Amino acid sequence: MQRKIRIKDIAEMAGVSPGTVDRILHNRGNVSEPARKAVEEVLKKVNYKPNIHISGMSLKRKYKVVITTPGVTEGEYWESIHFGIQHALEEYENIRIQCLVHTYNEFDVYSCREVYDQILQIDADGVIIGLTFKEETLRLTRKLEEKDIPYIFVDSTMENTSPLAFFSSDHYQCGYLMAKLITSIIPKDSDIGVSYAMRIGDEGANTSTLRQDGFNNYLIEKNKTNKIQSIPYSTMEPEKNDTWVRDLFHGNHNIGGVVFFNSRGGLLADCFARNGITNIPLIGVDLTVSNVKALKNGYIDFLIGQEPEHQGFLAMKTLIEYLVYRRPVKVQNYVQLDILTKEIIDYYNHFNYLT
Amino acid sequence: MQRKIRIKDIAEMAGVSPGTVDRILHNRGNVSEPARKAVEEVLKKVNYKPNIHISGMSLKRKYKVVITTPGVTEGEYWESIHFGIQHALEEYENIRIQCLVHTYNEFDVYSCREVYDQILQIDADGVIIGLTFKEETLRLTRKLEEKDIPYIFVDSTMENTSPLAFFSSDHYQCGYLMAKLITSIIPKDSDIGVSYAMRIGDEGANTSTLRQDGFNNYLIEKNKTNKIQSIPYSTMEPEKNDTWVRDLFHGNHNIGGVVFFNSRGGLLADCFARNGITNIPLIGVDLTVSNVKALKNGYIDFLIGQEPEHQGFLAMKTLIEYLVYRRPVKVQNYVQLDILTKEIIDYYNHFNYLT
DNA sequence: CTGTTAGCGCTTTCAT
DNA sequence: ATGAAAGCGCTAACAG
Repeated sequence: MQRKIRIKDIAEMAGVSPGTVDRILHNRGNVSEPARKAVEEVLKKVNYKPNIHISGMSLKRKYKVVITTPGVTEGEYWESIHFGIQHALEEYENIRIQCLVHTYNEFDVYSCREVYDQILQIDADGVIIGLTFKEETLRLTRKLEEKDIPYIFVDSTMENTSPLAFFSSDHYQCGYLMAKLITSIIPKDSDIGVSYAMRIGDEGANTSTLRQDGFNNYLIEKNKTNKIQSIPYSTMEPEKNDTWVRDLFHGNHNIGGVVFFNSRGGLLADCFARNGITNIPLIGVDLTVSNVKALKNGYIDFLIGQEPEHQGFLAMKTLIEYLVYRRPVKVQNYVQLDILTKEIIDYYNHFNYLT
Repeated sequence: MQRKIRIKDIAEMAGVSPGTVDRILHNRGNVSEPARKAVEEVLKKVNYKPNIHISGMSLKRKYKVVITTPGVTEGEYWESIHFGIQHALEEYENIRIQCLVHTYNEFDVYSCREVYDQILQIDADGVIIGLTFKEETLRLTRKLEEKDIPYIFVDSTMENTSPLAFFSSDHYQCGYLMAKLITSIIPKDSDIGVSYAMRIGDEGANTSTLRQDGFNNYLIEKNKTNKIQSIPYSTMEPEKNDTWVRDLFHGNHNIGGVVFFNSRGGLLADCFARNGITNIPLIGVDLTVSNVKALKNGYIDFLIGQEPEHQGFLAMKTLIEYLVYRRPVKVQNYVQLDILTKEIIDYYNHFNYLT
């Protein structure tokens, strides 16, 4: 284990000064072709790994980063993503990052448009995007590309865009997994209830739809013959849900278990609780506060987690390292899918972000 | 968000020099009582958080850390713990850590004694211990305490010791979880096979036993009436396993599923594979290379992971931060229990240690 | 016992 | 275009 190589070492090897090496490493220009050549030769030979914390100490330049996601509600999915972003900022406290958070109403495309227009006014160094509306986001990314502003997606990605990177779980696989789980715990011949969010102006290929696809394909691939029963629910008029659920479960039915593909589907668990339905296995996604509560109380049997804090953390970390060193970045990044139960939820995420 | 507070700021506020503040922060002595008082007053008011990477840069002192665990075999459990330790060393590259690895033969108490004796000769600044033999480890910890050398446990902890911290999963809960999983996927009235390692000189309360306890208690608590059938297996004479397994499964039997509590129990999966036994659900612990292979091939249905890399990482990280700043440390640290299936194994651990 | 100073690796400014 | 030098926050050696 030899001594770590420093800029000074590289400078000596290439016969130039440390200042020149630094200019090359950061593409700051003002370097003659022979000098650049010499240094790049050396760089090829040695494995130079700058220490970003030390860089940060002397780095005077400030970076402006824009975060745009659906509005953040306490205890819900997007809050975790923002926590992760904050954590990265703490870890990289030496780098001067000015962080501008612009959230939009995920149920209102006009709000999204408005927010995106604001963002385009900002002379940002990078943007982190949690998307909902495809058309609007496509337009945003086009404009960012024109201005050469790098952007990173969290939660999901989108075709026909060129993000610096994306951090997402594999939503299709999530649905596929949910199908496997539900079919392995319910009677072979029973029906499966699938809970649908009644949302206004829903998009075509959002995360829930991908999960739905994975779910359906599992059933087909494995020749499962369980009948699917749709269970609607409304976020807007929760009182309706009780009626629907009561009608479904208090009559004669053959439903062995229920799944939901949207983090708010956990509402169904409350519904079950209120109506004394305790023997129907329920599987869903996302560790929102209310879903976790239902998991602990036994109304949800399995929750699938998609590491939102980790996604946010990695997005910001990646952006920072790119901004400082402009090094190439891995584009496709899938995070873990975690299976949580009542028994292990208390240990989940205790340590991921120890400080 | 105000500017980060520095030693220089504290010095000015307390009317002393930065040198004095540093001496106090590191308990280096040579400080008068009034000076100490003044600085501690200021420290109480402001939230000073030194940057360990910058500290490391000027820290001339070297630390000597001893790692002792069972011998490391490629692709097995302890290798992951060592990977995690290495990762921490990379992240804290600025701190000069001399790392001495002393492994013992986990099947041979004499080897353990010998290694521990060697360790006691070293004038270490800290020790990370992965324990197998209780009596020997107790003796080791006593001596370390006499010499005021802090030690940290990974994988499991032990009563009547005073570690600086431990990083472990909750093994009891792991077994409890395994009982929940197996009983929810097998027919209600079927038997459960439990695979036992035939080890020589096994200890009383090792991790497998704790898992066994959790498993049994789940069955009792939930009034499960499944009969338990012991399935012996031998690491030493693997050819015997095939005979046992054939005898058990090719006759008439009522075994609905099998569990194993020791990371090497995955041998059973190979056994199943060789003998064409594909319809018996198998649940086990630890993501060793061979267990993961069996999971991917469908011979294991669920694997429980206990984040060994994370344990190692956190142990070393905690030790480093303690050595540098001597700040109090949280003692009890349980890591996650992860439920892995064929469907999600490919996404597991991809990102935990991104560099 | 305490303040001053040099230096860690890196960036930036300023002469040249 | 380039090297020399100062300075980021922190620690260590030294002079008093």
